[in-house]
Amino acid sequence: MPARSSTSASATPDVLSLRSALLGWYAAHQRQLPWRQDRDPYRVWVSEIMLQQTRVAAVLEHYRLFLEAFPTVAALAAAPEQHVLALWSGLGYYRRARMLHQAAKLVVAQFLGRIPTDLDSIRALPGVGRYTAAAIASIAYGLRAAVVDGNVERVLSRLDGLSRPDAAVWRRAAELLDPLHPGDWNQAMMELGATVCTPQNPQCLVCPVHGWCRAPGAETRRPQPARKRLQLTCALIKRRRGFCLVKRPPDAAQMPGMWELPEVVPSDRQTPICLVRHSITDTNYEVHVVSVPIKALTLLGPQPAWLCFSSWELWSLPLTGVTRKILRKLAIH
DNA sequence: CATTCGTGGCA
DNA sequence: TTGCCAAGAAT
Repeated sequence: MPARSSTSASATPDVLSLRSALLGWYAAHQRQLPWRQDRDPYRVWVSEIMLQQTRVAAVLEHYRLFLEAFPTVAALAAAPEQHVLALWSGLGYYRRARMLHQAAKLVVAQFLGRIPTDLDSIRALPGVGRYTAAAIASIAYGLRAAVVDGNVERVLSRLDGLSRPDAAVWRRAAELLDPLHPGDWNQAMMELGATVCTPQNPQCLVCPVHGWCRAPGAETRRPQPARKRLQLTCALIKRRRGFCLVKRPPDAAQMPGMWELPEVVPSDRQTPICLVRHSITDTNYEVHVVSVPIKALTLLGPQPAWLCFSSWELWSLPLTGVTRKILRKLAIH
């Protein structure tokens, strides 16, 4: 991939050399990631949805299994939602999976299974906002749309030595965008933010654009919401047919339709099995897992019908993250 | 426009 | 152990 930058008339020599420096660095140092194998719009799309607020390391395995199960838009559109959620299990932000599924059905129905090629139509897909639309358009189709994510915002604020309102950040990103390599430029900006221009301990000594930077390594901390702390007790109920799980109600605020261990009222008659710490958005949970004699079972609150699954069946369900963590810890496979 | 939605890894 | 996040979008 050439590290040339554009000779667009409006760009100053300074911007041209900045582009060249960053693109050259990206060509040499980019991570080899599965969604960079090609520019298949579907693969790019899935990766961008999975990467929303989620680290690369957490995405890799889910991405592999997801594309194995749903290699095309049509395959995804044809799948039952529970199957889609099962493959998303553990990634978090499950609404992303539902919207991706919904969007896939829409693409099949309205666009003959082809992901639209113009920015506005991409942006109109469920789950695709301003960032994701620009990412897909530039990476898959080479359209001149700049992205602004957390990385880009931090890189730009250090580069220019000032923080701007949102609208101005998008304008600045568009100004710097390399018109000849928009996809590589966008990914280079994000890659720099993710690996060099990090929030803490930025590696300014190896930064390819250090010479253009007004405020190298400037602090960019954001205020953090206070975490609540909650204890609860879940029951592992073993029966001949397997283990009992409950399905979260379809209208639940969090993780509707996903399966988990039933919550029970703590009591002395329960045998403690393990303790798991888990955080969900603004709450830190301490989950006590107990074994309960079936006769002494008292579920907490109105629990919908529960079902039993064999240990191998469990893992094809859309389990919540904490449930996966518990079952893994108890070596139930 | 402020809130809400998950999770795991690492300093 | 605890706190700090990470390639945002929808409402």
